Amino acid sequence: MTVMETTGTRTDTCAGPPQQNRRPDGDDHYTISEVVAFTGLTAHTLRWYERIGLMPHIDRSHTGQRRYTNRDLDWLDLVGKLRLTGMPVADMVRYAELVREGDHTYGERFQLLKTTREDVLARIDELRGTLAVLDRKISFYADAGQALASERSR
Amino acid sequence: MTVMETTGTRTDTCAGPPQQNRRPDGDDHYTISEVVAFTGLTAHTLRWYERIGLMPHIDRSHTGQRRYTNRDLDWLDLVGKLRLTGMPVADMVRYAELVREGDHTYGERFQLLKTTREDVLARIDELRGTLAVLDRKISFYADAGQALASERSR
DNA sequence: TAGAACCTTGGAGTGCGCTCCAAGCAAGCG
DNA sequence: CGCTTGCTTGGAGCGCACTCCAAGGTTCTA
Repeated sequence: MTVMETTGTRTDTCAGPPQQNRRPDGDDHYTISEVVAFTGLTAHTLRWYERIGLMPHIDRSHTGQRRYTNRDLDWLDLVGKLRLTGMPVADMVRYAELVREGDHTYGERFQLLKTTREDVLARIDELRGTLAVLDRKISFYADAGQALASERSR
Repeated sequence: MTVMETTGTRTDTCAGPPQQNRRPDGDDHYTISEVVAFTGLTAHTLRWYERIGLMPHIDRSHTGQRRYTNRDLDWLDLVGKLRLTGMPVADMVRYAELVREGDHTYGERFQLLKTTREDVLARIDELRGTLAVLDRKISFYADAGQALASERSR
């Protein structure tokens, strides 16, 4: 007799490979602690994400407890990925707003994703530069270690 | 009549390509604002780095103003790279301490560098995963854009 | 039906990496 | 000489992304 509704407008669906341990759609009502187990986020963080508008409105049980759906988990997966890129939470909130505003924001969302993609490519490049520096330093230290070893063995 | 000393023990040198706009060694005494121009850091940040032990002791002019050397700039370059990896400042301070402690810390520095290298590889991998997600979403939005466009042209 | 485990809220607190402030000294210029 | 510009210090403040608290209601297991 409780929660059976789905949110309706599927306006940001392109899920990718299905996640492990999920219940089938229509039977997908997870408590906050289940979502904690899935995502590795804390319950505090999940509630905070909702407060700042980073999550859509989450279904509630008849007593007001949160019941997350598979769609919510998909969204959290995306948020997790974007977080890894260093995207500020405020930007993710902006993206969430665009999704809520409906289909006429497709263009803006598209731009935002493309910009983010460029940022990610740039970060990968930076990291490669850093890797080169580390490798130079590491081989320097390896050589120095060799020198000390042969020093010691003399 | 002022600052002409060099720090002595070259215990972490493996400079890589020489930087632009630098003065030759022995004539390398940069004011803090010159270093700001080189590094893009603020003077506040440079002084803060020194306070927390992330920098070696910086030479001073006869009136107590900081005079950075080429070696200091090299160190700041490394710090900048490490910062890009997301390494916490505290860990960089630890590395700086090891450098100050002398040659018997070679081994520990070597380990720290190798661990960092692994972290960087892992981060690059994460970013590649995110890139894949973004690309999927982007092509989804591109298709949706196409659909909307043909909708409009009908 | 008792008790443990879990959930709710608004608001306050934390840790990190800066970032800025006030008050004062020093150097160069007209 | 006064003025501007640049540097010094210790300590306070800030923005971000959580993280936690207190006080109370709910759900599950024995």
